[in-house]
Amino acid sequence: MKPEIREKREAQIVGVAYEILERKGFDGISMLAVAKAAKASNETLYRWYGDKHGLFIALVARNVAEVEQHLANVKAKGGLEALLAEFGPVLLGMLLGPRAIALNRAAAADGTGELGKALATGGRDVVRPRLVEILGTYHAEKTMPELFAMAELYFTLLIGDLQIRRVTGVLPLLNKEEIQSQSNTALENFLRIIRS
Amino acid sequence: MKPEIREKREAQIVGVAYEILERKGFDGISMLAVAKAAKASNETLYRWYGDKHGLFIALVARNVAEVEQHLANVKAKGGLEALLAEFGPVLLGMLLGPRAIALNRAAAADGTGELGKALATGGRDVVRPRLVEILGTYHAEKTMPELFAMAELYFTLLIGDLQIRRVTGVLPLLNKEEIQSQSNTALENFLRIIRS
DNA sequence: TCCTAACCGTAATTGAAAATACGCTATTTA
DNA sequence: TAAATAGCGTATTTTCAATTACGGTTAGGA
Repeated sequence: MKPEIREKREAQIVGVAYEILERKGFDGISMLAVAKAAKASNETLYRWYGDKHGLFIALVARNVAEVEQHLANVKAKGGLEALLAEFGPVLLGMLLGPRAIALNRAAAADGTGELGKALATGGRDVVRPRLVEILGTYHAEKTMPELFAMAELYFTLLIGDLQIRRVTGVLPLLNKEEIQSQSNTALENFLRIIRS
Repeated sequence: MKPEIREKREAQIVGVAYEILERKGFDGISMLAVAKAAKASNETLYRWYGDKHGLFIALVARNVAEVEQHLANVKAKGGLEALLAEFGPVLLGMLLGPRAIALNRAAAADGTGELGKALATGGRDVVRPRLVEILGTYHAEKTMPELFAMAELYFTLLIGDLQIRRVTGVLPLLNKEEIQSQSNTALENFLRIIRS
């Protein structure tokens, strides 16, 4: 199979896997179901990804790429406040969306912790440098560890325990207004702290 | 079986289940393993708890009782700050401990969301009133919704995304010093916000 | 005391999904 | 073009844990 075709095929398989994952949840998905829905064979899935674990690693990779792309679209327009006002809802929306939640559930079920690490590496560890960079632009007087701590504080205020509550099924999918509201509150409190 | 004996027997079974859960993790536990370790029979487990789900509900109930008891020991000594300084580490230590994390993993794997609701009802929903009460004592001028919001803010700052990171295996078990440090930071930021 | 129901220990059943195998077709490559 | 390899669709094997069944034993009430 030519590399470019293989590329598209993999993208399609991963896409189908996400569809099933969102529709049936983590316990409702099986390798066979993915294979059938993608009109691929079980054998191919195993040849390409090794095992179920490998398939999920591929899903994470795709998710990471998506997050990076969306955040890249957030351009520096006004000051720090305006920038974070854009940044927050985009990030929060993705972190609480069906895909990220499904992946977090998978990571919770993964005894090895590999999936969790992959998720973190692709999530927080990719976003934080971007955030530190933004903060650094407007707070040149701060040291690196201080910027780091500021970024952590922002994450805490923005995400809080919403993700764990989504993962455990306590919290339903938030709509745009709720995402916006949560982001605003987080930003308010964040600014209040760093300006005091 | 006499009620008091039955009571002790159930407590012992739940205790054994927790042991296995902490040692082997959520995917390593099975009804049969619990039965054998507790020197009980499979049949009895099913008669008493209905199914695996029911057993976990019982585990949650036990966990809740424990949390309540520990928090009840936190007495009002000094002002709000001193009180929260005691309250925080105790609560955080339990929420990030092996048992709570294992239960949250179970809830993540539970498609019905029942376990998650039970956890929330026994966790946050039990602790929040206590917290609102404490806050109300020192901020009599606040309305109920305001106290409510303050409690939520405190939760956010205290727990943040530590629980989801523990559940996904990104974060190891924290030691006393780390718990203490996190609680202190949360308290600092909390006071900074409500006093601004 | 005697009888019934609960309990123990273990075996058997069931069900589901991961992982593998295989015959067939298509595609690559020598 | 012809052999070899990859991929498809389906069937099969494996594995593992939930759940049920059962003979033997014990406790508790009539």
